[in-house]
Amino acid sequence: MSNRYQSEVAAGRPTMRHVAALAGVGIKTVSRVMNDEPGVSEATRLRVLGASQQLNYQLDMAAGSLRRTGRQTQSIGLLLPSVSNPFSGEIHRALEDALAVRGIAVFAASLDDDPQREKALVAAFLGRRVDGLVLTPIAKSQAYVIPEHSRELPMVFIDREPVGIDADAVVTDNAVGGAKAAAHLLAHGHRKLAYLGDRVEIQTARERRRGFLEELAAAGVATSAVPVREGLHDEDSARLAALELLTSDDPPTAIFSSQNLVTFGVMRALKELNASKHVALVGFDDFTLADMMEPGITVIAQHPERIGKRAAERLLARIDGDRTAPATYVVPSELIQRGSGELPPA
Amino acid sequence: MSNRYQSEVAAGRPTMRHVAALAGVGIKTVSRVMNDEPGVSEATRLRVLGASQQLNYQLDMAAGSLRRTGRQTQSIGLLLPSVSNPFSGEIHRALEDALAVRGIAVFAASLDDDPQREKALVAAFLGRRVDGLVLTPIAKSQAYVIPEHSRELPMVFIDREPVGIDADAVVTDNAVGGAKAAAHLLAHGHRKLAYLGDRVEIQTARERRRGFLEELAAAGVATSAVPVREGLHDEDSARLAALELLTSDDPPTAIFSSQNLVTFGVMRALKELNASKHVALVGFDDFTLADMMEPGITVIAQHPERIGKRAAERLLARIDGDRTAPATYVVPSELIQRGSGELPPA
DNA sequence: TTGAAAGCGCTAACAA
DNA sequence: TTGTTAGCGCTTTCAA
Repeated sequence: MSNRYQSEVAAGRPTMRHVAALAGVGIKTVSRVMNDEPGVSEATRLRVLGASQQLNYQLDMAAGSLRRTGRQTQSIGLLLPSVSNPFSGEIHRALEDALAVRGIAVFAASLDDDPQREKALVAAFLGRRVDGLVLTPIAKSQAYVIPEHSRELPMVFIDREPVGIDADAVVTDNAVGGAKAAAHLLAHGHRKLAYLGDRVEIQTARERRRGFLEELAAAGVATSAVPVREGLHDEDSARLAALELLTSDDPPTAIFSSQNLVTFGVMRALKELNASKHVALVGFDDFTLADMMEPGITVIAQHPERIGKRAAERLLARIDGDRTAPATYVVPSELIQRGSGELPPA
Repeated sequence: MSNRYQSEVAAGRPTMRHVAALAGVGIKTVSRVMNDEPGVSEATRLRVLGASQQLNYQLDMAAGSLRRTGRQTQSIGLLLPSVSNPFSGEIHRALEDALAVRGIAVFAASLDDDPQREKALVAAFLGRRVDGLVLTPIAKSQAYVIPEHSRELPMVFIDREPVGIDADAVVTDNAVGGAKAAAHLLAHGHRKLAYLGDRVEIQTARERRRGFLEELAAAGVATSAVPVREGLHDEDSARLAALELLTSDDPPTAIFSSQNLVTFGVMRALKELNASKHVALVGFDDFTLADMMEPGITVIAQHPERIGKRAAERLLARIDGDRTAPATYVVPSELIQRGSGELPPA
């Protein structure tokens, strides 16, 4: 006997049939036990459990959901700019925590600013029959998922609002954050400000700039005279842009940088020019050790963990059948003063 | 006609049968086209493709792999300390890049130092019939996966070697890294050194300490006199331990910290005591902006992207049938000099 | 309380 | 080149 079971183990993965045979019951009884369904006597249940442990049996979720009404796979797809980006990591973590309690696993993938990848990865997730999708859109339009959306595949967009489709979204109040930065610098006496930002194609970058400039305009600053440097997508291009600005005839007394890497570039430029304590800086996005810099870096912080949590709530609600109209949820940004944003004009 | 197609779309997900009916072919022909199998005339192929696009058909991978020989799901499970940890993020990203070219998707999950979670998450992945597993072990023993390992489920352990099972592993040369830190500080004239480290239960922390102390002993330093503070798992406990050490009667002139958060804590303590430029510091693990500190922080850098890449190579080799004996692959650490580690003794 | 039969969407094997 | 049948591992339905 024991030989036979061993050979079954070695032979490959045991199925319900093997467990049923060993326990001396029908396959449906095994199914009932494995799924904690009622209607099985305790004695039978124990026999089945024993057999299943002996064979090291594991229920095949995919095979089960094939026939099961609802056909849920208990997995969702998550599309991020990059899983190695700390901001994305926080969102991922918050989502995972909220979904884990329901036994939902997360497929995560990186977009790398490639619109083609966005479509390919969505297709890959759909082929795996995920129960829902959480995505950071980067393609010009998300109309390509309309068929799935009309089939009621739960879908939540994060960070940026989707274009060409009416779906749930969870975003930061980017324009408000930009305005907060402007108001803060104005309050500290600055009138010569500059904006350094990411590529204009990026919705969030545009919003941050808009908020910043509108606030300046409202305060009576001639925005046409405000230097705006865009298309900065890495530390070094930001550093060079900042150097050029700061060594010009009429340098700004305060800088607003629209994103993490841009902020780092500006910090490097300021350090090189020995101006860290003379030119004010407010950066969008918080980062580790920001308070350990000299001076500490004042930022408009986003709350990725709240974005992730909110997205998970929306997704679960949709999965549970919520059919109310799609909405955009805004997670407020927060000004964190650390020194660099409170420097007075030279 | 067009009404009928629309209603099919709205009714739910189309299957191969729907596509076959619309294209006027057999279901197996649709299968051939969707899987790019040969033996279909160009005309038929186009008809099928047309029908599939019209219905917005998507192949169901799970259903397919149920019958397909080999039964691969084209997905793997990745278990990390936390997906929000930047070090884990780098590993994740490298793995993803290597697996994406093969169309393999990644389930990622966070362990949070909970051995129970490790087992539960592995079970969740197995129930989804992943083609392989990449895991950072934290439970005392990984013997619980022996049944799967003997069923030849590809498995690669990263960061830490598994206990109780002979399987592939990819790790950093932790002891060598610790020794490098010691040698570097010794070379700069230090004789009064201290070690601040993570919890002793963590294998990597123990190895780093071992390498550090052995190198000191080899150089003739009495290691019994070297302060060793362990069990530091967050920034603040590390900060307090460093403060206590630095304000003692006989403070060290150099500190080796075994991990990122510990390094941050030490940096804070040094800053508070205004000793950043007087006490040498070498930290294990590189981090963003390390070069922007004052002074820059000298580190023993790990190469998460190389660990991830290596792990992916091993996993793919196993998936492709490699049955050679399991081995441990070592990714060398690297000393990066930035100033804090080159400070002379006071 | 239990189980036999049908079938989920697909691929393997084989036949036409 | 194309299609038919069986069956992957499971759940549903329905009968015992």
